[in-house]
Parts: sequence; structure tokens; C-alpha cells
Amino acid sequence: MLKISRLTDYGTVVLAHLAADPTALRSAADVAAATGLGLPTVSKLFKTLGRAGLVTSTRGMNGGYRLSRDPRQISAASVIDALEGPVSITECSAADKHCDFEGVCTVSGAWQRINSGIRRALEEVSLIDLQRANAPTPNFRFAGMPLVVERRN
Amino acid sequence: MLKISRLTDYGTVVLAHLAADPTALRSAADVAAATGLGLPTVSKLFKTLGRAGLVTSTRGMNGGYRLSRDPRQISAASVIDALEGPVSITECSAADKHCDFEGVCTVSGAWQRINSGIRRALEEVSLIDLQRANAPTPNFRFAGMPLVVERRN
DNA sequence: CATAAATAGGACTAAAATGGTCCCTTATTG
DNA sequence: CAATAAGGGACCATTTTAGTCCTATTTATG
Repeated sequence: MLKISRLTDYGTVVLAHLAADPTALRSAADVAAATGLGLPTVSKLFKTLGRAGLVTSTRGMNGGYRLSRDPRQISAASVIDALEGPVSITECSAADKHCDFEGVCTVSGAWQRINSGIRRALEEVSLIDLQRANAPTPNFRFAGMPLVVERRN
Repeated sequence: MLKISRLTDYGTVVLAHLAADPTALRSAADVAAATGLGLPTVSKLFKTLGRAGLVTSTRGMNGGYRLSRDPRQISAASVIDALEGPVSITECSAADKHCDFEGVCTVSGAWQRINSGIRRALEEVSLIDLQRANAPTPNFRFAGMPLVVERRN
């Protein structure tokens, strides 16, 4: 457990896809087709990622999305921040949250340290790392026949 | 985000309480009273922690729970493992899970690294760290009058 | 030996989070 | 002005989570 949500996982997939060619402008539909995710889902992801400043969008015909900065500068942490809100292992370790016990419960100190450790691990990995080896969807073949891969959703 | 569940958080609280005196046998009711958590909740936690081997139980009158080993040997990771199942940041990075895309999606490599980083952070913190400074519930007072602290659930 | 105090196991339910879809609006191009 | 994108947000089904409760079992004790 201690999972990121499935949407966040998908978020890294679509971002990794953009990272493959950071200058290209890709429509949500293109990315959906390339990744096998549903268009509405990809759309929703990009909207959120746009608001968070990880991608920039161009509207209108021939519009689409591209990364707002070098993929090396986009960490797994920032993706999670964008799609799930700031990383904080417990409810009370979130910056703005307060539990009625915070005076008593000084367990929080250790959680803060754990939190930093986790955050460090997440900062250290960039989109480049996520994208590396995430080859463009290969064509599966069985005995020479192309295989159709089921969509993910 | 990237939170542990509330139950897991509570789990560390009750374990930290046991860690305060590792030799003492404490009933679920005692721990509930001391921590301000509900008895059924504490009970449920101990049952699960028992199955995971983190606490040993004694049944019958005057029974209760104690840590099964030195609190220094009980890491935050093991508590999470016990209450939420093994730490794995994405669904497919869990040992037994397989997603139909694992052939294609080599994003997984990076997630594995992230996972190890997180796990390391969680291994490094023991119950001792969680317990330290988790003082026995203080008596709050306001202008000399004792204050009642609401139960957490 | 009966009773009370504990844990053990698991069913059940209300509430919250999640994932996915859809609809309507706005912007841009040709 | 028609077609194609993104933007914003509502909506609903499903799953997960938290918390409670009921019944069985174990053990100390008067």
C-alpha cells in the first residue's frame, strides 16, 4: 500500500509521453491514442496538470499540450503534488491541516522526518527517468500477426 | 497526499503507547482510554497487529497486549505492512500484482526505485522514534480548570 | 464451577474518496 | 462560420475506509 492514485500513475504516463519530444505539441486525443488511455481521462489529467503549471496548452484547432519546462526539471514529487495535493504522509503533517490532538500527539515529529525522506526519494526522480525505456508503444506480434492490446480503461 | 490510512496512523499511536513500557501487558481498553481512541477501533487494530506478529496477546482475564519485540526493531515500514499490506507506490509495483501493460509500460523501473527510496525512509524510523516525546496525555487546563479533550472518534 | 474480563474473528454499514464520463463554454484556425 | 481543440465543472457508479457490533473462545478468580 501507500499508493499513489491510479490517476497520478496515468499522469506520469502522459507526461512521459510528452517528454519524448518536449518541443512537439500534442493533442489530448493523440496522447490518448498513443498511451491507450481514454480521451476523457487524458483530457482531465491535462487540465489539472495545466493548472499546476506542468504543461502549457494551446487552444483551438491544431492546439494541444507540451511540457512547460525541461523534463529533467519535472520530478515525480511535482506530479504527485499536482494531481493529489502536497505529499504528506499523515493528515496532520499536511501544512494546512490541524488535528485536535496536535498538542498531545508529538508522534508528528517522526512523521515529519519520514515525510522528508519520502519527498527526497520523489524529488530525485525526473520525468526523464520515468520516460526512459518507456518506448513508444511497440507493435506486438505473435507468429508474425499483429496483436491488439486492450485499452486500459 | 500520498497518505497512510487513518487506521495506520492510529496503529502507530497505540504501538507507541506499548513501547513506553515494553514489558507491561496492557488491555485494549486501557490503551483506548490512554490514547483517546475508541475501544472497538483499538481492538481491531490490535487484532490485525497480532496477526502480523507485531504484538503478542494474552487472553482471558487480566489479558492484554505487549510488543512482540524490542521497539527499536519495529519500523514504520513494518507497521504499514501490517495494516495496509506491503508498501508499493503503484499497483503494478506490488509483488503479486500484474497489469496487462507491464510489457509495454517500462515506467515501472523508475517507480521501483522510488519505492525503494520510500521504503528506506520508512525502515529508518522505529517505534522508539515515534514514541519519543509522545508524552502520556497531559492534563490540559484553562485558567486552572481542567479541560476535557474530545475523543478522536 | 460459574462468572466476569479479556482477546479472536468476522459481518455489517455509513461515509468518503476515486475514476470515469459528459456537457457546455471559450479560443483559434482556415 | 464551421471545425477542432482546450477549459471548467457537474455528475454518478464503484470502491475503499472507518467504525461498530455480535458471537465465540480463553483464562483468572471467588
